Order: sequence, then structure tokens, then C-alpha cells
Amino acid sequence: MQHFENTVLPSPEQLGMLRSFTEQLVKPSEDEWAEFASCMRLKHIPKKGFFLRAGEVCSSVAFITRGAIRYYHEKDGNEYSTNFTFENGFATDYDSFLTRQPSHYSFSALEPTDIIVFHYNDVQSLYHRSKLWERFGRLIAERIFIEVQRRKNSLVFDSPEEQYCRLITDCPKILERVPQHMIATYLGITPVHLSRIRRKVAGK
Amino acid sequence: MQHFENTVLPSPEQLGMLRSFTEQLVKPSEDEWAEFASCMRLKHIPKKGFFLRAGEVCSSVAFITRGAIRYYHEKDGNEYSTNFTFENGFATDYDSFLTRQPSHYSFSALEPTDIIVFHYNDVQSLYHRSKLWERFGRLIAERIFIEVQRRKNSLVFDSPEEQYCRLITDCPKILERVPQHMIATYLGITPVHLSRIRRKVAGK
DNA sequence: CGTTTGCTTGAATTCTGTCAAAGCAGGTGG
DNA sequence: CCACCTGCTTTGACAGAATTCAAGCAAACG
Repeated sequence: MQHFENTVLPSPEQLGMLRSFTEQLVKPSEDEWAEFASCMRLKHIPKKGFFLRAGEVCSSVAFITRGAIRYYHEKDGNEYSTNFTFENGFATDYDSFLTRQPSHYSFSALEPTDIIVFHYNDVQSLYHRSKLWERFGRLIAERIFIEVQRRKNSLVFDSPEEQYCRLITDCPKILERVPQHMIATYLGITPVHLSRIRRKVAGK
Repeated sequence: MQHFENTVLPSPEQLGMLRSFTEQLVKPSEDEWAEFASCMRLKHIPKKGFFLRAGEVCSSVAFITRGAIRYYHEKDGNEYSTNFTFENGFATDYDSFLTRQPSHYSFSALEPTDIIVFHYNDVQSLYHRSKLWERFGRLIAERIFIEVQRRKNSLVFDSPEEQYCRLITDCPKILERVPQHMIATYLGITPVHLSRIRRKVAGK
């Protein structure tokens, strides 16, 4: 199997970011950490480059050490953004990753982006060999479940205006680093409508 | 801690349902299964009774052996249904269960319902003691993640009419066993609008 | 039988999208 | 330095979609 990533190791700084993140959930021993680290591959994605294109099976999970990745779906010639992930977050189509089905989504970099990549077979192998990494996998799955469920419910219960206001307080990174027309489709509305909502909210 | 469940054991039939479900994901030994079974508590919920009320912390996970449970959210005096679970499914506010925060949702029985209940401490104890149940927890979390993510994306990308048509084929149980006005809020629309969609779809 | 509950329908209102045009900034080349 | 792109946001006018309110029906139930 051919990998296009660099084979160089993550820098100490990059490793530190991932280790801090990981240790919020589990406390690996040095051996366990070494096992985890042996699965890492470094990759750089230039601005507007792709981590995944719709139609491909998502064969890896990426931890972002720098930059931002946007998830989007194409329909009728338009692009609908479904999520954004920044440094210190994981980017993947976990559905496609787990089910080995082609993804309906594309992932492209909004900024020059550095990621640490874990391939499917390596992840499954970690799960099988180690109770600790099995546990880590559970905690990650629980975490992203909660995230997507909260967002789903917000889409149903909250008006676009409420969602936008919540974004201002909960997730200012998105407002600062993502073009407005992408935020609009993320909220399920048109860029035109978001513009009007902003005017209305600003006038308060 | 006081439990209101019966202390009687599940019937062989109920146990069989849960075991079949479980063995789709993991293959427990007899000892492991016994450990699992020791955590079970039986409970009956009458029609219109509650499994959980908004404001309470969800302290358990329920496997439904008979009946149907509806999840809903109250806002501005209206009820918005977010999910329905039937026999052979798990019912819980997994967000509240995991985070130990009060739930924003109520769970009530649409029909007389029998459930097998697992309490938080027992579940966590299973996770800690056994790699197999840790794995089971991961697979369950992955499964419900995929389910809620697909539903979220359907809410954004599909028109109410498309969603309704999909429901007809993918989930006829809901149409047969859930009142229409609850389905409407589940689809993010008003009962009036769903009625009009039905007329339109029927005319084809 | 009368009441309740839930579904349908019509009319008026509000919300949201479409289309087209204009503004605004940053970047580039002359 | 300026003129001109180009990509993004804002605005206005209009059309279509969805909600609200209110009335009418039908089936289910005590």
C-alpha cells in the first residue's frame, strides 16, 4: 500500500499537541504511547488542497496540528458545508472510515494545514491489541456523537438567527476564519439570508 | 440509591432479544455474558409513562424488549420529537448519560413498554473490568454516531418531502406506530405542513 | 352519545430563497 | 500610484415556501 505522506516524524511540538489532547481522555504508558506514535504519518495540505474527495473511501483519521479543514457536500452544483475543524481537532469522515463505504463529502483545507494521519488498519490494530486504545476509541466516538447530536438538535430547534448568535459565543473561530458564504450553508441557509440576519443582529 | 425497577430477572425471551442484538457486535463468553446479565434490571413503562423527564440526569440505558419510546423536547409550549425507538433498540439520552448533565429531553412511552435497564455505575464498571465490554461500548457509540450524523445531514440536504418519502421506505414502523403530528416535528416541520406534503405525495 | 384526539383544509401572514445589481476590499500588473 | 481585476458581501424587488390561525371532520373512547 502506497502512502503519499512524508515519512519524517512529527516535530516535538506537534507530538505535544496530540499528546495533550490524548491525555485528556486516557493516560498511556510510555510503551503504549510509543505504539500509538508508531502509527503516525505526517502530511501537509496546501490551502485549497484536499484531505478527501467525495467518492473515495476515507481511509484515515487526521489530527490537525496547524490550519483548518472544511467538510462539504456537493448537490446541484452548489457546495454545502457541514463542518469545520481547526488545530487540535480530528478530521475524518468517521462514517466512511468505519463502514468502508465511499464518502459523500469532500474535505479541503481553508488554510495551509499540517496533519498527523492514522490509517485504518493501524487504528483497528491498536484497538485489538490494547484495552487502553480501545477505550480511547470509545471515548472519541462518544465525544463526536455528543457533538453531532447537539448540532443536529440545534438545526431543528433553533432559528437561523439563534444559531448564528450561538456561533458568535460558542465558536468564534468559525466566524474569524471561515468565509461567510460557507457559514451560511453550514447553518442551512443562503449567503444572502445570512447577510440579512447579520444586519438585524448588529442593529441590536 | 433507590431503584424502582422490579428485581425479577428478564424472561428467556427478553434475554434472547438482547443477546442476539449484542452478538451482532461482540462474542461474549458465558462468564462475560453472566457479568453483563448481572447488571440488568427489568422495568415496565405504561403507555404515556416516562423513562426520563427533562431536567433529570439520565442515569441509565434501556434496551426495549416491547413497545416504543419517543424522545421529545419542549420549547415555547410545543413538543418537538427528536427520535423514536422500538423493541430491539436502545433508548437513552446518551449525552446526559455520559456527561452527567441534566437532560433537555423527555422520553415517554407511546405504547406499553418493557425495558431492560443498565445503570450508569454498572456500565462504567463493565467498561473498566472487561476489554470486551469496552469494545462493545465503542461499537455502540460508533453506531449511534453514524445514525445521528446521517439524520443530521438528511435534515440539511433533503427537503421535507424527500425525508418523508425516505421514511416510508426506510422506517415504516414510525409511520405505523407514531401519530402524524409527532412525525412532523421529527422532520422539522409543522403538522399542517406534513399533512399537505402527504396529499401531494399521495397524488403521484 | 358526547368528548377527546388527531387529521385536513383554506386564508392570511411571515419567512426564506432567487435573481440581479451594486458596493467593497485585497491583490496584481501596468 | 493607480486602474483593474476578482472574490465576497450587501441590498432591493419579487416569488415561492412554510407557519399560524381558525374551522371542519372523522375515528376512538369513556
